[in-house]
Amino acid sequence: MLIFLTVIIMTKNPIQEERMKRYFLEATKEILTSEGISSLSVRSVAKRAGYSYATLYNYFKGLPELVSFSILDFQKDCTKYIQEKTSRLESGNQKIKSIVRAYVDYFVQYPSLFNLFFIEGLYSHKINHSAALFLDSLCQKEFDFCVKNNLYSKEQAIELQQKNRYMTSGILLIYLNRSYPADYNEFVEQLENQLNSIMG
Amino acid sequence: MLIFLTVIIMTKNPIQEERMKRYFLEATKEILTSEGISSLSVRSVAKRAGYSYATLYNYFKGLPELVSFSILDFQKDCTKYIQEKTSRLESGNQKIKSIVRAYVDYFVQYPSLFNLFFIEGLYSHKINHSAALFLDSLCQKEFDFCVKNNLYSKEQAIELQQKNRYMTSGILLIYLNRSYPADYNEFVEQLENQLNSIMG
DNA sequence: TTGGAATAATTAACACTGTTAATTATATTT
DNA sequence: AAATATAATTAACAGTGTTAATTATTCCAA
Repeated sequence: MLIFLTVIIMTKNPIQEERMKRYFLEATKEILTSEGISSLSVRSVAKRAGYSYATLYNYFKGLPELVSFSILDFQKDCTKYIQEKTSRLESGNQKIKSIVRAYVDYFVQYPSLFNLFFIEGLYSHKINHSAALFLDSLCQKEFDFCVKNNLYSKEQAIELQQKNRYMTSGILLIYLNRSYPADYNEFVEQLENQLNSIMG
Repeated sequence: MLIFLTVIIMTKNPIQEERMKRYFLEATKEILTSEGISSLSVRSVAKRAGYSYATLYNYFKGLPELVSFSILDFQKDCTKYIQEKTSRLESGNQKIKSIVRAYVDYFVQYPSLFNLFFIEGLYSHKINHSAALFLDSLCQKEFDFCVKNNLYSKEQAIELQQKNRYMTSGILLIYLNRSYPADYNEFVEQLENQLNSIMG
């Protein structure tokens, strides 16, 4: 005989539940942007949220889920940041370059987020599978515009998107993790160099 | 008054010491290539080496140091692997492409090593700072050859090296960590595409 | 060969992690 | 106000890294 026991976490008040989740989520985001993931623990999050460590488990399955939701949130923040920086630019090649620049800026500003986004680590669920092509999604509209206006063909667009994707991931990976180039100005120079080479 | 106390680990027998270090190092490498870094702990390494966990501290400062030495060792293995695959090719553009292919092959074969090499994580000392430009060092001789034989200018060589470096890091990062492209053949196709676009 | 000193390896212990069960506190409803 | 449902906390366990105290081993001189 098999007995299936399903325990459903049922909070009677969904508004309060959302509030509580927010508290823990914001605490997580704060720790991730300031101290980094090495300082992240169930206990450190709960402490910053003002609750006991066990309380966290009433709202999240554990740290990985919390980190996953944080990433989704950071993606929204990043998207907003980029839009503020580029929304008034007119569509076309140059705007794509500006989007990439703003994208890079964001991770330079919050260095610890890059690994969070791209490394399949202990942390992070499988929810954020879209993160792989996060930059792609940010540029998609602009590429569509360029194709529609015959700036380049559909095949060329895909080609350019690939180049941008891999170049950007690579230069950020090496700059943020291996401190190369050592100088920020040199880093920007190389980025511009690569961007111009790809996008013209 | 300041008192400086320096405790030097002094083994009387340097041959035996080297042997012991090898045992722990090989155990570490085995775990890293098979189970991955999430299975790596002082206790798991020591157990596989056939010693108690505390014994490890007589030969290494801790896990980070052990991981750093492992990386240096893997770099040698990788270099050897690439040389075996490319040494008989004649110098020039096509050989550089083959070196990059072999380099990528190595990390596809040992996926868990990529993050180890490139992520400034909890693990790994600062010893392997050269890892940032590991691919560069593997290609350096060939680029020098190409410049010397006027295949392209010194500036062009640097440009090509940059493109290779960032493209390769990026495509590996996204394929190994985010499983994009999902299909291996598609991955190889994109790599060839990029390689041809850069190196001709 | 046999004590005693030097060296190496082990166990014990501590402060951290994540996670769950048992318990206490708080809200809600009758 | 009492009974019940819900939420938050403390206690406890197994797993980390790391160090100190203890045991085992090796080496050398008497």
